[in-house]
Amino acid sequence: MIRKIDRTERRSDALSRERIIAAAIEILDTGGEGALTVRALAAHLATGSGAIYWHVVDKNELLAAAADAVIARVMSDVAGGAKPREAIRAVAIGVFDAIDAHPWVGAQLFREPGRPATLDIIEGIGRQLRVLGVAKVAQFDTVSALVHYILGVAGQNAANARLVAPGTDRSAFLSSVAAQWTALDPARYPFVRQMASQLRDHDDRAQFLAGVDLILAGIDSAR
Amino acid sequence: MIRKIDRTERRSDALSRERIIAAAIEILDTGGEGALTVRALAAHLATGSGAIYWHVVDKNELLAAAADAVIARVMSDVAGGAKPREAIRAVAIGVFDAIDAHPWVGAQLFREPGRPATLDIIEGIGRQLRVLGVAKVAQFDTVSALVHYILGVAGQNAANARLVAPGTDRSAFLSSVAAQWTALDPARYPFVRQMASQLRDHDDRAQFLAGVDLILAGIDSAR
DNA sequence: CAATCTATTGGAACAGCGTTCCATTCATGT
DNA sequence: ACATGAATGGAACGCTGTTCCAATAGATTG
Repeated sequence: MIRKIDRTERRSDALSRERIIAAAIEILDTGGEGALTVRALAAHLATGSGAIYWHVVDKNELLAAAADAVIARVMSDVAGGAKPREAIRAVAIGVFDAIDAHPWVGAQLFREPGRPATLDIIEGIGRQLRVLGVAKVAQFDTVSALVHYILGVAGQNAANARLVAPGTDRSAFLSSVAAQWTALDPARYPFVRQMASQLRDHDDRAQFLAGVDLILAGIDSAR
Repeated sequence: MIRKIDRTERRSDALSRERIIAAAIEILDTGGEGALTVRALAAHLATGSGAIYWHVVDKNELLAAAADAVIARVMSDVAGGAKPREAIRAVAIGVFDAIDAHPWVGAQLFREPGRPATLDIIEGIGRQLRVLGVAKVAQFDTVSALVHYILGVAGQNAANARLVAPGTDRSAFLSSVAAQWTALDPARYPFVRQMASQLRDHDDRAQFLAGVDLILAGIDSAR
């Protein structure tokens, strides 16, 4: 807690929690979740594992801190004072885009609820619900629905990102999934098969927003 | 593919993919996700790891198959021909309860999209949307919203289940989380702090259904 | 300036994991 | 009775997160 207060730093290349988190984010972004090992991190920082563990308690904590950092940046970016509906859409899209850019954040948000990242999202959306005039008794259920939806898409997107072979492009991937869907048993999966054609050229981001709008419409109709 | 066709089984205690999956489910239910190791599984089945890998390609595949088995049972249970709204609620609640009983399924559903388990859920809900009269162009977005919401709650519930120390009961856990929320900075988290009191004695299942109803209301208003 | 002392470092060592390998066993078809 | 190939079980491999600890660096003290 009182570390480093009024003390000139020891050397310019000194380790610090911040530098470690930044390095972790870089590795995660470059190589995905699997690439973040303590050894890789140590090599990246030109140090040993013991030095890292002096600044960071756990690999879990490190991942959580990295995700918190990414989400905190997003939430401060969208803080502007737009109309409540637009503000909610902005928060949602901000989280969506952040996870699109850093799929590991999606998996992490999921694994550890109740952390700053999740709280920031709840807060950002909840405030707007008050402005929107959602009844007090309904606010908790409503924010819960929106946040769970956002996190659901987040996690699923992250999982998909993990599935796509690094080389292949998006439309090739979608086509192959659509082909699989089409090959399903027509008796058992009539609906899924019918969706296959729409899957091929749908836009994840637009579909995500359509879901947000659907929930917002539900909120309106309940008022 | 043609294994074991018209062949008497070799011995009564023979291994099989099915027995391995059943044992895995038992271990997962008893000890949680962390308890399923290949060694533990081998010990449970009184065999070696090599024998297991003869029947199962991967630990991932094993987990996926276990989750598929649990979800398939749920989906066949709720297959009944109720009215579409009720059928959708039944599917949702079925998945919710299954994940409440087997938290590891929640995590797994999440990690590997496009597997039978997820397809079953999409199919089960999608069919009802057609019956409900959702416009063809909107069906994909709508089923996506519902499924992502369900999976979002699923994953989050699973994560929470992992957080609750095995001994503690639910209300004690909720109280402690509520206390943490109350202790947050009032300037930064006014909304979250206000939710704390509702958190303490809310019902996850009811809240989940409220979310489903919110989305259903959104669907209605768009028709 | 020399001595001391503590915060920090880097790498060796440990236990446990998923997976592979392979000599051995078993039930069958000839 | 023999040969064959499916099935077994356990040793071994490479990797992981984490702990431990002797060595160091830089501020503080005498």
